Amino acid sequence: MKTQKRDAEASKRAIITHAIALFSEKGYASASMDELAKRCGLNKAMVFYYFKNKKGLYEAVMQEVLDQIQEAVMEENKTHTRPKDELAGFIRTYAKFACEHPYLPALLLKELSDSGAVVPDMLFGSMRKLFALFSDILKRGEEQGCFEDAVPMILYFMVLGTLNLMVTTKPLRLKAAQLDDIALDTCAECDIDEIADYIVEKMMYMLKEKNR
Amino acid sequence: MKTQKRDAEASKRAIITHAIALFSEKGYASASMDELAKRCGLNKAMVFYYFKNKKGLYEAVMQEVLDQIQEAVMEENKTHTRPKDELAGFIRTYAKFACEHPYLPALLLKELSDSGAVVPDMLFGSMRKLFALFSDILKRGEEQGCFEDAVPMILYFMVLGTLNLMVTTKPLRLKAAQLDDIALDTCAECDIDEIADYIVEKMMYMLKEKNR
Amino acid sequence: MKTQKRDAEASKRAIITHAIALFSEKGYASASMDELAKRCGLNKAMVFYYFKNKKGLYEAVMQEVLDQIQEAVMEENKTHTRPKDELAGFIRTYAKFACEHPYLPALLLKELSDSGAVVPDMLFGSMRKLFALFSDILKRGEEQGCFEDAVPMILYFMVLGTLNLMVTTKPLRLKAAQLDDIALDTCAECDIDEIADYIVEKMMYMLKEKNR
Amino acid sequence: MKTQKRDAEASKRAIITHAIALFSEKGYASASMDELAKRCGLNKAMVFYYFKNKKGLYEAVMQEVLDQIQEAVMEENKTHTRPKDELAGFIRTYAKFACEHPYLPALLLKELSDSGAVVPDMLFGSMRKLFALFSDILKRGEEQGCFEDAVPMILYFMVLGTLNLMVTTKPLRLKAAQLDDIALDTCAECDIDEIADYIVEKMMYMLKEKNR
DNA sequence: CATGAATGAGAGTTCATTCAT
DNA sequence: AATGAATGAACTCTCATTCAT
Repeated sequence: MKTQKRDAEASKRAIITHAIALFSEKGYASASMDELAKRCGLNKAMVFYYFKNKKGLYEAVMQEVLDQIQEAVMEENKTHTRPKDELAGFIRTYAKFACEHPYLPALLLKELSDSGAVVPDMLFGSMRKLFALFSDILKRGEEQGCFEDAVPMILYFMVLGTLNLMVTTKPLRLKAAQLDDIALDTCAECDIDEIADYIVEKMMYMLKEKNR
Repeated sequence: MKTQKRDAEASKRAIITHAIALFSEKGYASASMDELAKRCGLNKAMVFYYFKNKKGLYEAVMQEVLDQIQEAVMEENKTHTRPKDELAGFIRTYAKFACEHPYLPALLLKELSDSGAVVPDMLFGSMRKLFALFSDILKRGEEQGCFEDAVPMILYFMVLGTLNLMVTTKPLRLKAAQLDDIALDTCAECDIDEIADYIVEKMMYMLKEKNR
Repeated sequence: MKTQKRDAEASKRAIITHAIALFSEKGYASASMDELAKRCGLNKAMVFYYFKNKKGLYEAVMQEVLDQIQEAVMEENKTHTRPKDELAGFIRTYAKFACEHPYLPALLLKELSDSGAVVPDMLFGSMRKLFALFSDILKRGEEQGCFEDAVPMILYFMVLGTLNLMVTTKPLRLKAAQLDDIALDTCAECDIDEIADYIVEKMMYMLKEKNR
Repeated sequence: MKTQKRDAEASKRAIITHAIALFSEKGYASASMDELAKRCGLNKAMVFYYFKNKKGLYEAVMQEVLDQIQEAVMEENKTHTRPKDELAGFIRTYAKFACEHPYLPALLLKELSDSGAVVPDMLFGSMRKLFALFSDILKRGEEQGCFEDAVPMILYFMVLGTLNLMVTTKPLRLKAAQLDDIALDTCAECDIDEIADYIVEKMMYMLKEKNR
């Protein structure tokens, strides 16, 4: 006899998957382990069997999420060689991923707005790699003369900040578009690829001011 | 001379003031009214005496905070006439305010990352004015030929996103600077004015691509 | 200068009047002094100025209510001389009063169902007189041979119980009449005089079994 | 052998049992879930584990209580065939049950005096059956010529009103007997069977006025 | 006589977490 | 591996009551 209902790995995955959704919907504090268990169709105690506690689960969730985005970006990065293409790819890949997995921006903004109150150490480790890549692209770009005066940290947050906010505020902007007069364009209908393209274009201008 | 106790206005202000700090530290869900009362040196029931309930207090807090930033920006805006100066002023004023009142970025990012889960209606009203100004500056700039191809919504979030993240992640970045190797520059020591200047400069390049 | 706004007596009366309504609507425990003050248009502290505390107010309310019904019944009783007329008058007067002042049955049933948990001593004093009259009518009736085998306590509760329940359950019975099939007649439309007449008639049969 | 702790059924029963007592002592609003848990020897949270909330518990309590009295009356009713016996049996059974389970009158009077403020819907369903039986007995009695001019709703409340008040006021009447002069007989020592017999006798006279 | 501010105790309810099976 | 029962601490909110003016 193998397993009773589901094997351990499946249960663990179910928990992580639903936890990602729950945490990004409700935020850390408002996410209830009771509801999580219900969504998973598992007993509440199982959550504590597989993960030390709520914080432990949240860490696993963040790990998972950061790993996913990293892998997506890293993988895509391999297909380019020129820094300009790499930067464009970075932005477009992040945008696409964020749009398809909208929990990412929600979790990330919440976590960053607390300076990593819940999982500080992990943010270093996991976000570092992504930032390191971004930083490296810019540095190489500068060395090759295609970028100028790049401050990676600021530009990194410029990309992440813009994209994350555009994704998380989408429902808000849609609602605003309906209620509001037409005077203000909230980009309610823009799709994420257009937005990414716009950012890419602007970033290029930004970084090539002299050599035009 | 007024007394210190039994002063309604003083009590109400104390509650708002400490609530701003508490909510931005802990987020809405994790902020406890018990602790708030303790910080204020008031009885817990007073919070509910002056504000209908936790949500009502939070709304008052957001209102206050958004009013403050708006007024600061609007006021400063009057001192300029040319769109380019206005845009630079907007960015620098926001940056300065956010740095001096670091609760603003924290509250704003949290609220926006939930699409205004707690106070949706207010975000429209209060944030709209700021965005309307930003949008107007860009539009006039385009009319006068000093800006080109501006999409206000995206650029607005670019400014807010970058600045808010730079402010809220400051402690995180400082910590990273100490622990990490020196390979990655996290701008740990940059002060906000430099950051604002950098953003202003880059935005200008961004918006004047053709006419150089 | 006489008074500031209303004189003391008027305020006190307003409190009692609204308290009667409030207590009979919500019951003792659920009646809030805050709401009472609001209904009176007075400051909450005034309630405690005029009445020692909530219990004291409730006692005053019960006193008032019992005094009213007593006076109504006693007064009417004077117009009769024969025990049969007196009994009929008692029932009809109580019924009429209860119907016009529906707080009476509500308050009385609640208080009696607790064995006078809130105001035990007063119930003695105030209810005693009414019961004494009822008892006396029956005794004289027996002496004069028009009643037989009367147990005043039981008959007293029979009259009060029936009438009080018919008055307090009126809304319930109306609702039942609408929802229910027609099989069960809940007397939803009976008016209180018919009910009183019916009870009078039946009581008469009850008490004259032998001499027919 | 089952354990005593970790026995769901036992815990649930304990809660219901003590809740019946508590609600009938204090009424709905004044019954505290803290005290209930203490009386049960359980953690307060268990109450909410087994019952949705206070109201849900109260509904369960009323359901239980109404089911009990119904079953007792219905069961006894099967042993009779003639309407007169059925009516007598109804009254005596109700009386006996009310005396042995004195929470019933307390709960019932409180609930009825609010017109079912707390559990309106249930009162229909559950009380309806009892009233339907009572009503049916009278109707059949009239068809068979042993009762005349019966208005079931009024007579039903006459029976319930009298018995419930006699039961709930017992402590009050005992106290009155001690304090008061002897002039007024409060039936302090009457036992419930005598009272029931008296009511039965009187009801019979009431309903057979013509055919004597 | 009247008010608004203040308080402490307690209410119902939720929740992360652990225990026993 | 999995469950339901149990817990204690915390939470938001209400209320009767009192104080200072």
